[in-house]
Amino acid sequence: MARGEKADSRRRILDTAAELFYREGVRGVGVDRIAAESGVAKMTLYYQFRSKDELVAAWLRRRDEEWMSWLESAVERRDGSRLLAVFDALGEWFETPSFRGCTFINAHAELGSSHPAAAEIVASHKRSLAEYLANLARREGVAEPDALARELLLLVDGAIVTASIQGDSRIADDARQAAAKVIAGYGLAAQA
Amino acid sequence: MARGEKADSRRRILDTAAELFYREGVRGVGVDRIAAESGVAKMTLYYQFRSKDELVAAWLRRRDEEWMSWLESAVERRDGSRLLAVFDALGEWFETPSFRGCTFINAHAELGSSHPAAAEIVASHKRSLAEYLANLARREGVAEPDALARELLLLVDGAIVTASIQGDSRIADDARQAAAKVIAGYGLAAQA
DNA sequence: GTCGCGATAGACTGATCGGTATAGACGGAT
DNA sequence: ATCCGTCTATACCGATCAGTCTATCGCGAC
Repeated sequence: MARGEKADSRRRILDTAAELFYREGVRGVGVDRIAAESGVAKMTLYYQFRSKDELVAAWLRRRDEEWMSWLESAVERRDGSRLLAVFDALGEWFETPSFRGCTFINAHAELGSSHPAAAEIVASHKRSLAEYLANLARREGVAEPDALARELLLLVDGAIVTASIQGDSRIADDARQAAAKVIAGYGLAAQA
Repeated sequence: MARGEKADSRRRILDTAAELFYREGVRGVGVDRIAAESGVAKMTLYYQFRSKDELVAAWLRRRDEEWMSWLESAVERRDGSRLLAVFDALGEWFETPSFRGCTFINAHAELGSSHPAAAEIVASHKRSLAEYLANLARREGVAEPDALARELLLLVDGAIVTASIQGDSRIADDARQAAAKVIAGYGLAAQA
């Protein structure tokens, strides 16, 4: 490994942890297993991360960036109302075979206050999402973008949770229709 | 213990398990601790329940009945739109100090498919809630009660999750306002 | 009075948990 | 040539996990 080079093992550990934590929960996956499935010695994991908690935090931070980027590009890729496009993007996501809900909602549900750093990353992620929705609303000329964003966030999170529990990706359509009515209530005609 | 009498220890175990599972997660609480904090011998727990999984299922089943009854009575207690009263009830719940989100969403997030019986109870609970909302909508003369109920369910679950993550009970007001717009979109003027 | 049911205490299993200790191997930079 | 950062293997730690076993006790029903 060259001097200034970032360790490849760190990325591999994070990749493995991301998949396992998402699929089976943080407490459902031990560090031994993450190391083994990463093809890495356990000591390497503890060389790259001080503790399992720190690995969890690093995983959530990376997932935040990754998911927000995915949403932004999925929305920009579409025509019509950007706000409604959010729900079309969700619908695609829900159809992914590995879909198992929102990483952050799930982590918060599982860990609660037992992992304060994780709780803060989760809250920060949801603030980012609300801010993103508010920016979309501003772009569409809504008078109260923050209020609309808060209400749409409820539909987004509700849809993710419900799609995961019911295993039905059509929930995204319900959310989209509800969103259209909420947007209309803010004086903006839905244009798609 | 009289012959036909239900065991009191069973209830105490369920009470303790309910509090600990909700507060710290299913995998965050061991059976030894549940037995100890119930003031019951570990063997008594395994006399009353075949396994931890069965205890988890019994807890979720009881919580389903308990929570639905709470919601129904909290809604009936209010004036004005019953559908909007749901969100007032949620707002009260969110202010409870021990509030930590929805038992069922949390259990599903933590356990996923590793506990199929739990997953079914969770899905069934959400179906009951949707059905209850549909009945309220029918009572208020909405033309498409099931569609409205599905959309309101997204707001309910979104509000619960968001209130838990942000630790802000005012989320219930946002959900209530969004609900009013969704209801209005179904041709019913909000009357409270 | 005795039978059976609910419950008791406490020791025990094998597995897994997060995390540590030790000591060495490899390769690039100086 | 040597040093350092990365990574390796392996063994180990005490704690906790879910679950089992044994042996006994209190008490109400009959």
